Amino acid sequence: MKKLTSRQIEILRFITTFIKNNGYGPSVEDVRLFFGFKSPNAVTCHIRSLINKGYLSKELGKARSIKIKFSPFSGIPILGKVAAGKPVVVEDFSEDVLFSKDEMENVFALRVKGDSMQQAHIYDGDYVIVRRNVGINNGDIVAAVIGEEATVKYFKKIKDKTFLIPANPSYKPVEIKENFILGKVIGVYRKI
Amino acid sequence: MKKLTSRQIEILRFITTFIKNNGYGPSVEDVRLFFGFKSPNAVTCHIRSLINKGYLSKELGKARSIKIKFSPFSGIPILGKVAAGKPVVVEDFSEDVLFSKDEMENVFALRVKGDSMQQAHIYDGDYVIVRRNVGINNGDIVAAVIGEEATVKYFKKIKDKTFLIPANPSYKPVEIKENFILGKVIGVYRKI
DNA sequence: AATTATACTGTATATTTATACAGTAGTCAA
DNA sequence: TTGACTACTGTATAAATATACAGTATAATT
Repeated sequence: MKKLTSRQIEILRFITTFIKNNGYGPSVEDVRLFFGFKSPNAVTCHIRSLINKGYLSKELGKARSIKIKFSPFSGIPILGKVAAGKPVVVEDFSEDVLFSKDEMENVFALRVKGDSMQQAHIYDGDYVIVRRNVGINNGDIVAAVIGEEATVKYFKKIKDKTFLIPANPSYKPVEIKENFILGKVIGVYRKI
Repeated sequence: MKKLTSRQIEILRFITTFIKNNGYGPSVEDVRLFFGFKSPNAVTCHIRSLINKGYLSKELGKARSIKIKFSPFSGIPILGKVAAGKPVVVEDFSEDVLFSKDEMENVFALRVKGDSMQQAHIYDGDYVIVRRNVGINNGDIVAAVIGEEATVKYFKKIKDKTFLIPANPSYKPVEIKENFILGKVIGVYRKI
């Protein structure tokens, strides 16, 4: 990822938060007004730079068609450390985020039933976050279809046979066809 | 929430997936072309209905300024049951979703350190999803600032004193001032 | 039976919006 | 010291876009 100038960071931050606050993107004019530019071309050039560096994309001629490709400001901010007292504010550029657009591409959720994975800290009622079309290695946790139900198990391939292995030792491994695997489990979410 | 007609559901579904796929909203013309309407007014009327029923909002005169207020199609789809074999498709209207816009309002994440909540299945390295400005009751899990660090504990109020109680019995309850509470923990996420 | 809402066609138009082109001035690396 | 990149001003304009107004026909509600 190419480095941004401080001005470009400001522009990207504005666009990201504008979308977060309004649900749709800013027009060139919106950006111009915010920064006090006297020419719309100032905005156009900045957007072009951000596109060239891979942070944005845009459909030529279409209004408010900026799409965020990568932004350190989108997603749920992860507030690692907090200074004593309130309020908590997102700090700056390098801040990490959860559920960024990128991360959530080709992703769906499944509700977990049963206790076959509780040794892996996946419990009944949890949601597993599954990504499609991604490489799977031995030891990965996968979601797969067995019969009519979707289940979550460890993946293990021995020679040309594929097995699903529960974390709970009271259940037995199952052999399955590889094309019944829905995807790789990339996360677990539990509502409280 | 007012009921939608089947046509309105189709329109809402199109708008929602358009935003998901493109990162920005459709223009009236985009919707018109997709449905094959011969007049843009057909779209305008449908959008007006969806606004009146509380599913959308829009800035008058602004291009692509549709904002989704409530949509059963946004967020990460939860695929509960799966028919035998692939592929898995999101079914229909009543489908549930995770991380909808609504749900993620005023939300941030904190990385969990230590084992003080492992009895509540919150482990070292997990992310707690915290909502600000929401009512907190006894027994809720909250995120709070103690000294220079953020922690996650059970909330308990006895008379006019507020305590934070760890799930792990080897740690002791702490009394704190209520304004050091950052918010209510509404979920736990673990990357795998 | 009357009223309201749905679901459009058809036309017209104001304005929002993006973008091109021509410059200026400063910085920064080769 | 030349070229590339940044960071803008200033002007002009084609095109994208939303929306208003006038209708028609059907279904649902009261």
